[in-house]
Amino acid sequence: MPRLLPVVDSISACCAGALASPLSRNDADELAVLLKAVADPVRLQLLSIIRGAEGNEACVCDLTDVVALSQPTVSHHLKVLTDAGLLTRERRGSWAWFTLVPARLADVASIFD
Amino acid sequence: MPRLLPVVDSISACCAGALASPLSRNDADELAVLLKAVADPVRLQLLSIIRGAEGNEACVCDLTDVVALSQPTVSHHLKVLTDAGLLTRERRGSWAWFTLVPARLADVASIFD
DNA sequence: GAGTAGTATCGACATCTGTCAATATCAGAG
DNA sequence: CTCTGATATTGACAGATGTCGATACTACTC
Repeated sequence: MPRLLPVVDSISACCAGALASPLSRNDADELAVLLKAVADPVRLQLLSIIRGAEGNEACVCDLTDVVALSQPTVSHHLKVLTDAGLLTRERRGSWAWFTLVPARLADVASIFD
Repeated sequence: MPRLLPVVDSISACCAGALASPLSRNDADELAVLLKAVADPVRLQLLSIIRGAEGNEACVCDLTDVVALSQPTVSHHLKVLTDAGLLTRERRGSWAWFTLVPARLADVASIFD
């Protein structure tokens, strides 16, 4: 089976001043994917917690308690944020640590500048 | 029946640097309402079109054609954006004109700064 | 007044989304 | 290898959301 090439930066052909000129439906769809990732109260809480933590990182075990939701639900939200490029995931022993990607957060802000 | 007082600015006890410290669920809910308003491809298109138009305003009749959706659907999206404070509505004769509220758009960006 | 054009609301429907319990996967300890 | 704790995935379900057709409302014209 062929390996897939890394396409990490394909996420970011976007964002800055996106609203300055009329958007095509396709471009709007892409932007909406990123915005939907942050347009959820639980995910906003998770982002704010991670941002306020040491090294902009936190593990699932800490997060579950704070938002008072089941572990699978928290895991789901973290996956959405990671898929959107807002977090990166790293395993350290049994724990999964999630780190903020500040540049990606800045991408969101730049849409509306 | 008593008149209601204008409460236009009650919308904006929010936003700037909201993610800097851990959000309560209530605060996160409020932010999510605003973000959900912009996290839709059609509404992003509408915002971009209005922003690119003369005087930051457009009427429904113009918008319906561009996004290729039914008039009730466009009207619905405009209502969502207006309820979120991103647009203001004004009737001129039979037409309804919607004007961008740049400060409210800046509010969205400021969440992620 | 009646007619007409633009817009808003309503009701219905299919799809998407957040949530959980159950289960599977992963990694370290013994 | 087995056990145990942490995380991810699956399946199911209720509620939210986007869309449309039908209809109601609004304002101008005649």
